[in-house]
Amino acid sequence: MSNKKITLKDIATILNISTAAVSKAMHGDSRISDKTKQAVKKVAKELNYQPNHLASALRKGKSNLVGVIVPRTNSNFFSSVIQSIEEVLNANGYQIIITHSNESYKKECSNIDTLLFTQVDGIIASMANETTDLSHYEKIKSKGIPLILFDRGENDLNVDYIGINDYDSSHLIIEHLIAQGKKRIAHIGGYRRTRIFNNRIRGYIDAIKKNNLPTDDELLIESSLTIEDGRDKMQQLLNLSNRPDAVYVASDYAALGALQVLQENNIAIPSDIALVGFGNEPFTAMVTPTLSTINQHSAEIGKRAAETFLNLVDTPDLKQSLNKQILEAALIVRDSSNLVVQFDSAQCKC
Amino acid sequence: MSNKKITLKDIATILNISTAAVSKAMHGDSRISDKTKQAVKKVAKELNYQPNHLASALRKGKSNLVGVIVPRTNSNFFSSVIQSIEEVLNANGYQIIITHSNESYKKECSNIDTLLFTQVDGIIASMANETTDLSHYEKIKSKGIPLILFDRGENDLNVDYIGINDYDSSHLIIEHLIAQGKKRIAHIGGYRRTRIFNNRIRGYIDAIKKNNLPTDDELLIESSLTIEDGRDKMQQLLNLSNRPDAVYVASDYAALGALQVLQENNIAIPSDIALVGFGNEPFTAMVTPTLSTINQHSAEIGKRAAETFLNLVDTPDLKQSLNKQILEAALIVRDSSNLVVQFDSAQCKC
DNA sequence: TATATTTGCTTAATCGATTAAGCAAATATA
DNA sequence: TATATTTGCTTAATCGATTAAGCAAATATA
Repeated sequence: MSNKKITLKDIATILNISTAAVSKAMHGDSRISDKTKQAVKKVAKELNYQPNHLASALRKGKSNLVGVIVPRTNSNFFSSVIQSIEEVLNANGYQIIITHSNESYKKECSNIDTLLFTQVDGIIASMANETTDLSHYEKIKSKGIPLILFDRGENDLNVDYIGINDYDSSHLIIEHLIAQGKKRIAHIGGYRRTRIFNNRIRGYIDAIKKNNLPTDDELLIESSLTIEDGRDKMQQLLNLSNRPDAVYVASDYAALGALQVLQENNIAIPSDIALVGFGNEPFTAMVTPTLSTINQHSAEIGKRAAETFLNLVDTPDLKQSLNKQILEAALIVRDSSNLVVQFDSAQCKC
Repeated sequence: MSNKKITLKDIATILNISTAAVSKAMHGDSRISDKTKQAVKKVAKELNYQPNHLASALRKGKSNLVGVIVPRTNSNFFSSVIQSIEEVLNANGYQIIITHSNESYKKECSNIDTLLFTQVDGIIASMANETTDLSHYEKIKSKGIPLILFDRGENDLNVDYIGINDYDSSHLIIEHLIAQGKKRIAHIGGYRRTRIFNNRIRGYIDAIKKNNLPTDDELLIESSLTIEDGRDKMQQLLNLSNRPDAVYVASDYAALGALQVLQENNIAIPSDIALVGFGNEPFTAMVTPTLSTINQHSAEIGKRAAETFLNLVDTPDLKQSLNKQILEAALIVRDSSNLVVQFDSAQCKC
């Protein structure tokens, strides 16, 4: 009984008017009398009517759904971006569908198929680590559906992009470490094929050269940037005959693994080896010692991604093009790289 | 040109057959000749045809979408449950739509509206901290849409539920702490109105009584269980004239806050005060000292929730009823509560 | 008073895919 | 050879909501 779904037709039958009139009354059409509007709304409420989204979306050719693809949901950066996207889009009548690729190329392809299948009006995505082939993204473009990339993007796709200045961020870190008196700085970076990690590597190399420090091949290592791989790569650096005195890791997760290895080997941080991560994940402020890192402005990135989408759907004549929005990131100096203030202020008894 | 969406009709026109035949050919209907099937599939591929999900879902009265509501996405427990749900459902032809309530009652209501609006075939949810009124969940039930709750559930709703044995988990913790020689054990618990937290509190009280330890009102504190509130409540315990010698916190996040306060006050863990959390969030193994906690079997919970849904849709005559599936949780003893082995094995040089 | 405009609806088509019903040709069976 | 069955499609209706087109009554304007 209450199980049966209520349709516009049910309301129309009760009021003895056409479904067209009911539909218009629900949408406040000016050509429907106030009397009818009120009657319709009253009955709709009584029957607990909820419009069938599938039917209206099919007819209107617009689903008011936006797909979001992130590599992982358990990173604070991505969940913060999502929250911010959702805020902006909800306020504009859109709902979001979240999918995650789990850093897998195959999963990313199936995510895109799912989202296209669900007839989303747009897709906001950050690419998986594994992704190099871009044909699945081209598919989105070819369907004329707005596509916006953030953080993990790709120049070749020629779509809107929002991210931070990775190249400059590397300079911030290297210059900070040099100011701490460090002279042999290693970099555990991401895969070069991913643009952001490539930029961080280029920034690292250029900053090292600019400051006339040695650019040593054994100091630059590519990594998948998981905790485990961070451990492995740190161990690899410790095995060098000429160890680094500072390590810049391109992800907080890998930096955490590196931190564990340093502690297990009783290496003083930051005096023997200083450590800097990337991303400002909440745990960086929780571990001992607290970890210096880069703040990526996740909320701002999400906000801009959503606004870019809204801009694209509202002006369909606007051609999709590579409109890069690059935010300046900020270095957060904590205990793992701070030689100037050696004591933890919270523990200071003075 | 390539922008226009391809429909069954386009394929039908090219092959000079009816759309009905095309539709059947795509679905492998036995009454369509192999010749036609192959021709249809060939053209569909050439045109890059993708079925319009809105149209088929509308016609079939089934969207093959399942809504998931979680309080937060940045907790490892929830993202692990989601991953597990997704695995099982994808294998059975369903896609999931993830929404998060951000622990807000209002947001949870709007999540449900969104999901019903999207015509999901079922909803798998874990309730927000704030939620006490259940009418929005009743709305799901009244529409005859399968509803499954996990972790944060509610007896009154009389729907399927998957969770762990919170009551017994408290016993595990208290008995472990007593075995460590602790005699004055405090509990920073969640809100009693949330069933799981109420069960943990009941378990705590009963285990204390069973072991003839003092049940002191000042040792039992309700909390929102955030990091910040964990800090506040730990400080409150430290301010007592008669401090506890162990603290059981109903969430890893709040336990982390408590840990910070203990360290800032130079209190030896676990000898002065032992600490146990709840949830086995990854960071519990990363902090110093590592945090004892309860493993909630997130993957198993997700798997069972998904299977319960599949069971419910496949047998529509099956009445929704409170079929509780309670898993036994496991205590993970780490440095924060382990007095027997005082040294960190990784640092041991013997 | 005669015409023009506005108001408040209805009718019918539509968005794409699916499916019950049915028909003609091909094949099988008696 | 006559009838029954199977094969391979087509026709037409349907899922609900929306919207262009249009019509009659009410109201405004000349």
